[in-house]
Amino acid sequence: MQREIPSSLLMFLGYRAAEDRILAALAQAGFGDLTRAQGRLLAGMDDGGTRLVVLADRARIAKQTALALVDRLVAAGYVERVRDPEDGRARLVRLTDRGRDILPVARAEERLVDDEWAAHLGPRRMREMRTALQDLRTVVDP
Amino acid sequence: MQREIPSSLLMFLGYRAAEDRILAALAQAGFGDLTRAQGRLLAGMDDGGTRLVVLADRARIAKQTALALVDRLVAAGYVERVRDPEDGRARLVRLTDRGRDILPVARAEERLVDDEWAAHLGPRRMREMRTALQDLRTVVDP
DNA sequence: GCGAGATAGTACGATCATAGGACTATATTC
DNA sequence: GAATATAGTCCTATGATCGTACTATCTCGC
Repeated sequence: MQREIPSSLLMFLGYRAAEDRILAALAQAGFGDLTRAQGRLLAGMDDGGTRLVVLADRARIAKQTALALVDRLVAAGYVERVRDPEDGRARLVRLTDRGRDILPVARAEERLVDDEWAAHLGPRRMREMRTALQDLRTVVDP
Repeated sequence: MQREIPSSLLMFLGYRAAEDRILAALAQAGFGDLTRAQGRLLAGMDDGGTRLVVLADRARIAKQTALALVDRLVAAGYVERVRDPEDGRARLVRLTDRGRDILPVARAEERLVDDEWAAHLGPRRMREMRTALQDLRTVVDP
C-alpha cells in the first residue's frame, strides 16, 4: 500500500509545470532573460503600478528580495519606478511599454494550460477543482 | 469584472502555505536548520536510499543543484552516501538516524494540513479535488 | 498641532540555490 | 570490443533570499 501523496505536493506539480510552460512561452516570444522569480513578481503587478511591499507580499518573499528583483527588472527595461502621489514614502513599480508586451504572452499560455487541464478532466470536474482551490484561499492566503 | 485567477496560481498558494507550515513544524521540533530546498529534496527520498539523479528529477532541479543540497545535508548529519550495489557509478543517498527523525514530524504536519483543508471543504469536495489533482499528474508529470 | 509608533523603501552583507560546461568512471548496447 | 549513454563530480558564475539596520514619511491618539 502506497502512502497517500499530500495534496500540497500535487499542487506543487501543477504549479511548477504551468510555470515552466509560461517561462518557455515567454522565452519563445523573445523574453528569454526573465527568470522564474522575476516572473512571479511580475505576475503580482496590477495596472497603474504596485508598491514594492505589495509585490513582495503577493510573491511570498521579503521586501529586500523584491527590491533586488525589481532592480533587475528595471535594468532589463521591463518596469520603472514612479512616485506614488498618495504616499510620499512609497513608489509605484509600473510596467514599461516593453514590460506590457509580456502580459498577453503570459496570459495566453496560462489560459492554454488551464484549457488543457480542463480538456483532461472535463469541464465539470475542472470547475469543481477550481472552486475548491478558490475556497481554500481563505485558509491558505489569509 | 475580475480576471480569472489561473489554477496554477491557486495551486501555488496551497503548496506554498503547506510548505511553510511543514518548515515551521520542523523548526519547532529542532530541525530549524533545514531550508526549503533541502526539504523538497528530502521529500523525494525513499527507504533504502535514492540516487542523486532521481532526487534531482523529483525536486525538479539540475543534478548539480541536488549535489550541492546533498552536500549540505550530509554536513548537517541528515543523510549519508553509500555505494549502490547494483551500479558501480551510482551512490545512494540515505537518511541517517537523525535524518529519519524528520519524517514523522513532516508527515504529521502534512497530514494536519490536509485534514484542515478537508474540514474546510468537506470530505466529498476534498476527495474530488484530490482525485482531480491526481489525474492531472499524467499531464503535468510525464 | 505634536509626539509615538507604524510603514515604505533602501543599503549592506552573508548564505543558499541554481545551473552551464566539462570531465571521469562505469554500464549498456550492438 | 567499440560506441554510446548514464551517474556523479568539479569549477564557476549568477541569482535569490533574508537578517539587521537605517531614513523618510505617514497616521493616530492626545
